[in-house]
Amino acid sequence: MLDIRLIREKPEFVRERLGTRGVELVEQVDKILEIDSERRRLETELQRLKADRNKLSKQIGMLRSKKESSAEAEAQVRAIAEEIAGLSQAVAATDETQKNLLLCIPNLPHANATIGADASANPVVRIWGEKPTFSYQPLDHVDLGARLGLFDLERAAKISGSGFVCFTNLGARLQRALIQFLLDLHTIQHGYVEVWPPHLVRRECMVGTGQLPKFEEDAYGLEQGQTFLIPTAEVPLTNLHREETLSYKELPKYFVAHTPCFRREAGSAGRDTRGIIRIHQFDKVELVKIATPEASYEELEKLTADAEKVLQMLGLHYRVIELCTGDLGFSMAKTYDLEVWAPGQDRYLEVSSCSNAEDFQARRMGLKFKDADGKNRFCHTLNGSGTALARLYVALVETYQQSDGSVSIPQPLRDYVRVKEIRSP
RNA sequence: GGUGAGGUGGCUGAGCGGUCGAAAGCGGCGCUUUGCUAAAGCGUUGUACCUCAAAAGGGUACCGAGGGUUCGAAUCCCUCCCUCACCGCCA
Repeated sequence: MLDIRLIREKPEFVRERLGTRGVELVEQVDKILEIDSERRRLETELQRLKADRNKLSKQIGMLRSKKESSAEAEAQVRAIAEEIAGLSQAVAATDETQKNLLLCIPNLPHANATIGADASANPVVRIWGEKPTFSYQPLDHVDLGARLGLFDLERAAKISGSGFVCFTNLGARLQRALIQFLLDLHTIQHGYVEVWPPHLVRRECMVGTGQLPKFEEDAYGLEQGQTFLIPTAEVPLTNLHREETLSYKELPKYFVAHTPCFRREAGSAGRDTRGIIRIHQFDKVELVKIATPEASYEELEKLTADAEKVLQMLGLHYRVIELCTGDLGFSMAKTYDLEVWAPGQDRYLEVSSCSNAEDFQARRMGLKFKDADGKNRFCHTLNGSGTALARLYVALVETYQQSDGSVSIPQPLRDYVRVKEIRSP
């Protein structure tokens, strides 16, 4: 959520920044400003009436204690009370309207973000490693998985519908090994605190991180839309300290969690239908940081490096791209995507998105900290996948396939998988 | 799911429907005293919002949340949420 005072005081700046995401947002600013001044006008009037009422009520108390008549004052207050009732409704309604509008306005892109309309304008920041070469046509993970019995898409579809996967045998163990490897890396080497959060969260949490109210059709909701299956561990982790005021001394906080992620993929029907690249339930190891505004961009670089370390250790070729203003997620001011090379797909797959939301999420969830001067300020929140499992899985088996149809296991995973390679049974 | 108890400021903990944003204690901050530490004394100490060009000042709201009764609610009534205890059920 943007600071209404910023919009009020620097509307031109806000229009300009929002405009880099898309022009249709600019008019939202005018709408907000209009409602804001109306809201304040009504609120001031309401408060004046309440002050009168409070004054008179006190007088009544004093008159009564002196056993004098208070009938006249009581009649006055009764009249004021009616006005108050009417005005309060108007104030509440205007307030609600303003809040809903504000909740649907995306974050301002960072000042030096690359300006562009869509993903085609995203600059490549760096490239690590090289595309592996094969003396034969590399298979994709679906064929490899079928040969090696790693997962069963048909039966997953039978029990849950299309867009689900059922890992089996060593395929399931490989998934478990990856999770273990990732959690160990981020806790032991990178200093994140391991968390195993609930996978069902209240509506407020989804509003807090920005999935709601605007993107409800993407989420799986339960209990009359009051609780939701998490689309990412970013939601429970970032909301851990919602409505709290932390001390600057305890920042930054680092959290890592492995959870399943549930997504309807409402807007992506028909895309990436083959295999496990886009499925309704996938596992992910997520990194979340709560930081001071002063440190957040440095923390973003470190967080991105922590995620990259995964791909480096597994020896997977990848590139880092920066999202341009038109491609930036709703809540984010700056984002780096990590894209890993998948030889069987002959393309890069997004396995991590590392972002700084600045105070956008913190303002929505009331997450503050007391700074060294004792002032309360909003924290900055960051998150990044470290990494998504299903696509990492795809890149891994496609990269490490061998000419005989087996898949070798890279060194860092061997202690977890307990085999050097996976052969057909 | 049932029964009972309870949710008050940073913490502990009072609070007959009227001057209660809330006693008292602890903690925090400041000053004084003091050779240092300690102790004591005095003062101060919540958040959000509105108003004001700004500061000062003024105002509104907040005692788990939301409604209601009343001229007036921390205090009375209703609903919900959460915590604790016990019972039932259960992996």
